[in-house]
Amino acid sequence: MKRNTWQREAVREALGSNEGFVSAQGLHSTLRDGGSPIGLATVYRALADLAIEGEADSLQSDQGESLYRACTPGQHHHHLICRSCGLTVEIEADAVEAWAHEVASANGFTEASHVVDVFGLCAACGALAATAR
Amino acid sequence: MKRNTWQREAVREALGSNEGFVSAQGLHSTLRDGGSPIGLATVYRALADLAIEGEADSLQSDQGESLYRACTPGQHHHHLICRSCGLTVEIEADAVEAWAHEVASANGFTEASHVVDVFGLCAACGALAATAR
DNA sequence: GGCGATACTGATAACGACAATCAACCTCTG
DNA sequence: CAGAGGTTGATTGTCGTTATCAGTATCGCC
Repeated sequence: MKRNTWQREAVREALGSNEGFVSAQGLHSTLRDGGSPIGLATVYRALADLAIEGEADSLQSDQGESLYRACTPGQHHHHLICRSCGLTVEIEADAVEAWAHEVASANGFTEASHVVDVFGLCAACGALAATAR
Repeated sequence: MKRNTWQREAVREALGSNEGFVSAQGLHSTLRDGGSPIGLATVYRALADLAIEGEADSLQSDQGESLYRACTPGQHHHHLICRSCGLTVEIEADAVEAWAHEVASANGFTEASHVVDVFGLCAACGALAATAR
């Protein structure tokens, strides 16, 4: 049986009110700062559950940290992520989907999945970097 | 100054004689089993160096482990990786390169880089899975 | 509303991958 | 061949994540 607890709800809400990807530990301190006496282990569990249920996307930062973000459920999509501020735009890539399957089967591969994410500097951060230079 | 040591060479060779991606720790035990008294820290350093110099590609496994593989230097490419046996095929994707930059600039992003990897079952592993089923 | 079963929570310990340390060592140059 | 300094490696430290387990909260049922 699956139960609804305020902790799980708090994690879902904290995720939804965030623009970009967040680390589990970051989300935990955010919640703590917001007054919730939620435990770190619970945040990890809730995030893992949300990711499995398709309510959150996860990716690994270049330091190997797991980052999470709320996403529109039941829809396959990729991300355009600002390297500086973490701002994330969901992008669709039907052409890339097709290409991936094509390349896979051309090499005899089946059951193809893929990892496609684009990193860059968003307009704001790009301007900031230009002035700082 | 950069020096040539048999340790660094051993790591390079062990990488080259491998079909798929290997973990640092896995490579270390392989070398140890082969008789080299090489240290774990050295393997990590050598792999990091090779990755920076472009002689090796690295990616993160879904458990957050860093995996390495020898690659043709000075050439941007992506990978088609067998989920079961680790067999890896280097693939080129000019279309995807173009698409990535296009999507990025369409959203005001600059300095776009991207992560594109395709996972699947290679012909051999696919056949194996079919007979086992 | 009360009750019992049981899924959930959370402080902490354990774990695994990786980075830092530092004395001993080896490689290159002159 | 000798000196300088980059390199090594056993060990320790760090950090993110997971397992543990007793206590707690939630839900179905009466």
